[in-house]
Amino acid sequence: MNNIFEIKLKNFDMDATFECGQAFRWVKNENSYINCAFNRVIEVEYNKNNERLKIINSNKEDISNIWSDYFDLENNYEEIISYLSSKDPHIKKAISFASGLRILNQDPWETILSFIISQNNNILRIKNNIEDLSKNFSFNKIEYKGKTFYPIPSPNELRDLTIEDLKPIKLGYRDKYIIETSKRMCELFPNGITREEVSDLSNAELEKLLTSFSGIGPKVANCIMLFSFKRFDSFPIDTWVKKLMNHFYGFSKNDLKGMTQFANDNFYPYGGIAQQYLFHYVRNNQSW
DNA sequence: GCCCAGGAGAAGG
DNA sequence: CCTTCTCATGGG
Repeated sequence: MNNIFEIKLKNFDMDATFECGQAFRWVKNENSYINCAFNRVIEVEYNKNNERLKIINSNKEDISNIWSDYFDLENNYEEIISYLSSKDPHIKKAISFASGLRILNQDPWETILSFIISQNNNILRIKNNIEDLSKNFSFNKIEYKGKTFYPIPSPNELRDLTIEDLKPIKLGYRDKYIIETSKRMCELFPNGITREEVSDLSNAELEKLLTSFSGIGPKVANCIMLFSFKRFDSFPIDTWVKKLMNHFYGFSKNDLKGMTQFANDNFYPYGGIAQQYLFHYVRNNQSW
């Protein structure tokens, strides 16, 4: 088969990486995961013994142009883990709980859409909302192994919908955010928003741009920056992070400025990666 | 019935 | 600037 590619990758944990709440469309099979993103469908396996990531149903161009970047291969996680683990015993414990967790550099629009939906919501319902939205409003579909996959609908595919159109998806009050943000995204980025188009913006400037869209506040903006714009020092603060920052580091639960400052002082330039290890640890460990 | 979920926006101080 | 209230929906 010439559509299978293997990439050397040490210490990779598919379950942690695909189910930690950074991405919402990976579907687990017996020994693999399947995902629809960038208008493509790929299947992924990981062999612990020879430390190889196998990407199925792709091609050489996509591997170098999309997926190498998507799996964040340019970051050396051995060094990052070592650096962060030296900072304090809490982050060290969180990292050792799932050291094969990696940040995925996702499609910006998919990430924007996903995290607008994520507000005041739970991960299972977020997944269902995104899937229903794609099934109902994507212009395209992709067949793979006898199943149909629906790409994330683009801003152009969503901009002319009404709240009544979105009612069956049961997005709750978030439906109007999606319509308004789709409209404005078409105006500001008619060719789609990419990492390159905002590369000259500082973190503060990018956060200001993102929070100017309907339904995007500080937390969602930081998730978008971390999970699709390679701003690895972004530090999203949600209910779990508030709880963990209080429990581990003694911050009062409304001291968001203090938490952000702490992340910059202690984890820079990888505050977002530290956040994801901590987040995953407290969500999946009863006795933290 | 209550509370919570990867919060944001609006209103009021 | 800050704090508090409201916003759909579904699961525990």
